Amino acid sequence: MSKASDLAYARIRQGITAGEWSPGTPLREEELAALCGVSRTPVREALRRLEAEYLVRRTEGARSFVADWSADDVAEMFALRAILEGHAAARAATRITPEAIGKLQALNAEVHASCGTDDTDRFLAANRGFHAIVLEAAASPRLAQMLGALVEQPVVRRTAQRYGRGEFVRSHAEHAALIEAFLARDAQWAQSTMTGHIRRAFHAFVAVSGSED
Amino acid sequence: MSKASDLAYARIRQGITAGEWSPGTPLREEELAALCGVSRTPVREALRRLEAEYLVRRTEGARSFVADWSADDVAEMFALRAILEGHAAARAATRITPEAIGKLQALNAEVHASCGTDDTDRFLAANRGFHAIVLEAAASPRLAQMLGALVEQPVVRRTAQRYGRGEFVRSHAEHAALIEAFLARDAQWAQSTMTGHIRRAFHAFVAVSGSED
DNA sequence: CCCCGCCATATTGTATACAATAGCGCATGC
DNA sequence: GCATGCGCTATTGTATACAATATGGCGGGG
Repeated sequence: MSKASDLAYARIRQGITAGEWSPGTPLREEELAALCGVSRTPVREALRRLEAEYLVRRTEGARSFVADWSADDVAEMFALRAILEGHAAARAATRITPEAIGKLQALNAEVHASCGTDDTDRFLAANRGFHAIVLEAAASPRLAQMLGALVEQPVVRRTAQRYGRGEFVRSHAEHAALIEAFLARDAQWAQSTMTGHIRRAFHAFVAVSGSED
Repeated sequence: MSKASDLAYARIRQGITAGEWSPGTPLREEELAALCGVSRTPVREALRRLEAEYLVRRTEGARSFVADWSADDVAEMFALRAILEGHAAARAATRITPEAIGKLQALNAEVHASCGTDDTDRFLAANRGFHAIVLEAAASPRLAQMLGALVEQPVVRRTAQRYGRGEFVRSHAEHAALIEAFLARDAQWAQSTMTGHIRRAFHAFVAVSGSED
């Protein structure tokens, strides 16, 4: 999209995902416009986009706030991710190219490297890249759009800071299994592995988020 | 949303879904604004919403057109519907109230009534209502939003005009089975039935759309 | 004859002014 | 003291003017 609109989108999104503004914070158009150095028009467009990604919530009276995810919201999100990413893995299994598998191996090596550190951002970046490659190999634009709106939620990022290295190791092993399934071109195996991966991540999240707030 | 924006959305959506403008038709903001009797601002918002529903397609240059669905697009849409509606049915099975089941029975009676006619619109309206109740019973707002953007595509509506009464009868029987599964509170049965229902509908669509255009 | 680049213009993007409306506090009456 | 209704104010919705940009045709060159 166009310059000002994209700028406002990126800036507001960053403010939300980086935790600059906590959930429930009101987002006034004029204030955001001043912050981004643009007029209200592109800010309004950005807010609509962010609302579609569940990062912004609007009241009946059309006021905007930083979205506040309940435990139920998170559970729903993981349930949908488990289904959709599982489907993506199944599709990818019969479509993925050797080059893409190479990228997966490289990204999973990066995940492995992060196992020796406590660098959560590094792990998350490699993990995100891995899932993005799988999604791309699934070759289903609407599926990609749906999942795009689901992942990368601030709640997940916040609690990820509490993951231990054990989480990194588990993810690495599951990713490796997925790569095996891809090499075998086994859709069912790939799907099961991915769905299990997401479900386990959900329970890791629950275990770690218990004492949040 | 607000008045002018909603009006523009409803009017443009109608123009697309009713087939007033065929796929590929350019949608100029000023022209639509004049047609709806509002300014370009609410028209722009309406176009963004319709784009999210895959009813409008935008070029790199940001011009808008009535979306043109390829056979692959339709196949992808049905694949996603089969998964997501199957999931919705599974969730609904353990959550649905007796009142909602009553509504399903009433709507399926309406489907049955349409079996004796060639009134496709009547069948489609009852069918749409039936699926909406299931989705509501699934109690998953994000799932509802995803499916909302997927169903009610003009291509489907167009080819539905060619469905024979056999299609109506099949749908009625499958809906009846789904109600049975709900009464038994059997999530797996409900999911299988719904997924099968959508997949069969897909093949009915393919069979009927072969000679289109 | 075809291809490429430039320019006119159609179309969208942004800013700003104004209108409508929702939220909120205060005063008033019970 | 509390509820309720009114009016002010903050905030969003809409219209319009202007800026930026893509598009398509036309002319020149290969």
